[in-house]
Amino acid sequence: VGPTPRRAAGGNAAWLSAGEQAAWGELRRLLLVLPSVLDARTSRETGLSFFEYQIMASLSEGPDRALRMSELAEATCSSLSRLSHAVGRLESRSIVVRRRCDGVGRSSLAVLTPRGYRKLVAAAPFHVAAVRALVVSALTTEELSTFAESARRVVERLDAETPTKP
Amino acid sequence: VGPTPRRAAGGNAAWLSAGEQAAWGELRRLLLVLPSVLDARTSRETGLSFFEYQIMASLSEGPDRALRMSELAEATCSSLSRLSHAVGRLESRSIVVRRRCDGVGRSSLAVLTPRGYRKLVAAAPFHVAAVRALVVSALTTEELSTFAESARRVVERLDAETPTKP
DNA sequence: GAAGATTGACGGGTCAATCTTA
DNA sequence: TAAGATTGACCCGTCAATCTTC
Repeated sequence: VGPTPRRAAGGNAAWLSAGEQAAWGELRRLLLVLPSVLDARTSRETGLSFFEYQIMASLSEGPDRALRMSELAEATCSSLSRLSHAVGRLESRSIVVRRRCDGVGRSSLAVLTPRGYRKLVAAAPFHVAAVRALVVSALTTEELSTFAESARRVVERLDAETPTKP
Repeated sequence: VGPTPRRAAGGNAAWLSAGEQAAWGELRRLLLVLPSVLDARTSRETGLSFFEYQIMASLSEGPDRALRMSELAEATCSSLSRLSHAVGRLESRSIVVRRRCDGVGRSSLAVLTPRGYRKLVAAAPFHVAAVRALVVSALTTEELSTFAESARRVVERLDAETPTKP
């Protein structure tokens, strides 16, 4: 990483320009605050965490309201391990059931139950309202779209910098 | 929240326009992926989580490399509880010490030790490099500044929507 | 009693190890 | 052996209760 420079500490402008540092500060605040506020609000209102809601919403879009665990992990941007724990909890609440995947024996299929679907329908307005109130309504349509495009570019970079197989 | 509409589930475009939904999808991915990648990378490289780094960097900028816990919570966007746990762990590693605050008896002061400062200096290049590689370098200067401005607006909205005292 | 801070229990995510099927 | 998935241990953040000082 090269020689250790003087005055490295403090988060000062050692290797980030003032503008870059300010920008990162704003983004850092967003990363820190938004997920927790969103999650606290929706959990309180609906009894479903934001992540659980994503799982259920993804399942509801799959054929027969079902997806393979690995597909679900992809859809929710989560690790298989995290997902497996979460689905286990949802299963104990009778919101989801797991079955062996027909034809592809080593896969397993997560299925949204009727009860789960009803819960999802009931929770949806709250989740959508939270996203609208906390994010969408803060920006104009054009700003939102530009913002999303930048987010996409950063995620793209993340994927490139995180080689699953180097 | 009004009547429960038909076709509420599935994350479809029920109450978010297609554009809004797409934008939220991108932002959601960013919120889900960036913190964990950033944290995993810096923890592995330096033995300090991103949050611990923020604590130490904030302290290094305070007078005598010290801040009151409530000031530090503000600087790191964290709850006092989370901070207290984290500082406790840093204290057990001799990176920080806590003292009663002179003059303001009920406050306590977190102080970065010389050892902590050396660790911070050693870790800084890695943290800055991660931010640069994963975020800053993905966008042009202008895009980054626009992005940050939008992030700031959303956080502003968050603060407004999260009344500490209604 | 309120502000600043701490504590402990609980819920949930990560990592590494493991199991199973191809 | 590799892919898909699960499990358990450990770490950390949240929430509510508590303690201390004003």
